[in-house]
Amino acid sequence: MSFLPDESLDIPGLAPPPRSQPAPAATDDPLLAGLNPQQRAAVLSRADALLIVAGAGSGKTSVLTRRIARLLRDRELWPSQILAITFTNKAAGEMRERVGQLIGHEAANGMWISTFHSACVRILRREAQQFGFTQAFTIYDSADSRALIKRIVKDLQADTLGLTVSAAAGKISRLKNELIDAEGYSRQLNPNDPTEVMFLEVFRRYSAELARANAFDFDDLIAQTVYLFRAFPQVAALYQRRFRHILVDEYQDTNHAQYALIRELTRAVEPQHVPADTRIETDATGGIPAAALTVVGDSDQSIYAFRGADIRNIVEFERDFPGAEVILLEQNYRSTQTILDAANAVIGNNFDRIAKNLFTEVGAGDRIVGFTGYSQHDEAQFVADEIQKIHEQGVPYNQIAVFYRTNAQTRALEEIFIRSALPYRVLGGTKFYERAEIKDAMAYLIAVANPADALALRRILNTPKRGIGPATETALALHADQLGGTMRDALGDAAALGLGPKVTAAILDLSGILDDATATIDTALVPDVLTAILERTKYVELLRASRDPQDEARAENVEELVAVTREFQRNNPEGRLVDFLTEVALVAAADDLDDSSGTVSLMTLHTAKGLEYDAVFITGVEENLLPHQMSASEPGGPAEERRLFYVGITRARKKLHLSLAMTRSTFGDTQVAAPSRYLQEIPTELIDWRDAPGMGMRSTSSQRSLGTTRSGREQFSYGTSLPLGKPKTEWANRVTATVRDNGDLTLAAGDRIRHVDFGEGRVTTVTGTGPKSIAEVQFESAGRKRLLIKIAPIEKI
DNA sequence: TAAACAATGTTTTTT
DNA sequence: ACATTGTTTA
Repeated sequence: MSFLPDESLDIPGLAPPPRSQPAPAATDDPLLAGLNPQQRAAVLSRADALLIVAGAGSGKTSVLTRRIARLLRDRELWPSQILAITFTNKAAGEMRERVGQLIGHEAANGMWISTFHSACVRILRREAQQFGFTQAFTIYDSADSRALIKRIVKDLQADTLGLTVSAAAGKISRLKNELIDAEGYSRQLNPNDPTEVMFLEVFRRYSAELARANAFDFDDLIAQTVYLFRAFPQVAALYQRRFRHILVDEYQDTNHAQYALIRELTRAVEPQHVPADTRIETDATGGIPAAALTVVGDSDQSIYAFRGADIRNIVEFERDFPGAEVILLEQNYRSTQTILDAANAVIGNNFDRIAKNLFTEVGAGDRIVGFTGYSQHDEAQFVADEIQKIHEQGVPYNQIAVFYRTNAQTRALEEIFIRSALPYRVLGGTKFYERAEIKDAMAYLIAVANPADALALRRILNTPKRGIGPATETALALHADQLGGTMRDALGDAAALGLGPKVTAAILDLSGILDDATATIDTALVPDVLTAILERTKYVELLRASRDPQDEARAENVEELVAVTREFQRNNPEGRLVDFLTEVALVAAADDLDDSSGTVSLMTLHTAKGLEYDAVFITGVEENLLPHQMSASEPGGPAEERRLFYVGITRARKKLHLSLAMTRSTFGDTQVAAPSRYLQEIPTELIDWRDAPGMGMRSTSSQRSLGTTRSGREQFSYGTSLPLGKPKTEWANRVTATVRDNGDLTLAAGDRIRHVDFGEGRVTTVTGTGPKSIAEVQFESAGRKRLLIKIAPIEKI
């Protein structure tokens, strides 16, 4: 998909397409086959505003795609008149695919199905020149925003007033999500509070710098589109005329700016903005009526209040859109009744919600498996062992997922998974693009695409080292101000600065490299632009020549980026540099999920939204983690954490595992962890608690071990088993840190070994070859384990 | 300029 | 505990 404005907006099909044939009778319409009455109603409704309250697993994607398919097949609309907003790019791709499967891919061509951010980028790229930006604007991610704010805070010495970078960044983001700009803030602040006045100055400068750099931050993408529509009604009218049916998924997680955007798009077009030759049906006054709106959501799954999502958007939908129809989908087609009972029980503890009870016809299924480990590594080992067991029962790895509250929890899981030779991948934590060398290379591309971007230019000014220090940088910035131009202009005019000949030559060299590359971007392939820059700057070459051993890996990462651009070009033959930069800026954690990869998926509970797996593990179900400590002080925090747990539970189709650890180390020291309050909310008969090895002595009290006594103080205790009855196999809160290398140790079935944690055991089978050979070992007390021979802490005895 | 050392923050979730 | 960032020193 191209973001460049080469696609005509005033499409020929502005009039409804002629109806070819009457729609099949509802009874034998294949698009309605297999739907329950509520789902059917949701597909068929022609209300101007429709709210589908879709409980978890209630087949909402199916309903949405069939609804779209029916609109298109029966020629009620052209594809280009449909705008569908999804939560991730991956969901957008799936929805497009499924509509295509239903009515043919050609018939579905031209729909806009994308995330809020992608849709806004597409609009902004087309309309940027209307308000002082160019089509090549940069999208600043949170790190970029922070970098810019950091410089401003430093310049203004705002930190002396206790204004930190993260506080300022968070506040700016929140204000933008509320559609409040710096001027709006100036009207509401307390002028006697110096910190607020200082913050206003930071906010002002930040906004000015963004505009000057021809850049939008994440929040701007939405907020500035709203601003554009409000300031330029004739521009808004273009889109209001074009989109006749708007669908929004995950409506419970929209923030105010997104809500406002939908309101703007679903405004009726005033007669003066209707062209004389329009073929859309006009009303009595000559205007065009508002587009139809379908929203889908579930307030029980609202988990993004922290980034401004406003649950009122869905709760007050009927008030916002009078005459709206509401359809409730409660039948679940995903999970077993046991899993749903647990989910219903947990979410039932949130008051102030519309009662909703998920049910299914598939039967009770297996009990939920609970496990309490001694440490996070013990817990991780349970997860690994259990996954292995489930896998042997025929569940493929890619149908298994492990969820956690915080990204930091991946560490213990990864350590154990590697040892157990379990194929896994971690979703999110987009580390690749956060690496310094990748950011450098990306900064070159951004500077080439958007010459106004001073932030990108500053980053590469002296990378690789070319003798352009902070003093020269300041001089260049100053010179840009004097010229009334951009920093890039100042670069080309470096001779006028009267600097030393060496520095001047270095600046002009860089200027030439960037200018030459900029000249090619409208036609050149993305990998060619990147390799040309890397060649001329000798970036990779210098890394390879470096004495720092880590630089070799950095060079490889940059080569990997080249491979990424090739991959992009293969998927988007028409894509240009700007398209590549857009795609990189807007990838979501769940987007790089590859269903065909035969691996277990690890992700945060937030990332898990909208996904489903045969077997789900929710780890770290402890107080201060789930609910997270930070949420306690926030209004609505614990309730939102409960919804998060609910989202996690309802991802599971057949098997659900809940696990926790008795101790967990954070920040270096180890603390005793208490079971989450949410565990008590699940009826005990639904959970099959499995104790860690050595916990047998207190098995009678295993339910009590869940902790919290009714009455206060002594909130929780593991009895005496924790300090006293420590079994030999207990895991310390530290896994042997150093990466072991057993060299070419070879084992065969029948060999006896000793393992640091599991004790003695006998090898039953060996699979794989070389460094990847895996031994299956029957331990005397710890059970059966799979070990990666090369790195396992074992010795032959 | 680089290396050595100290200080600091990180762990809430993300487009 | 660990990694990144800033500061001092050679």
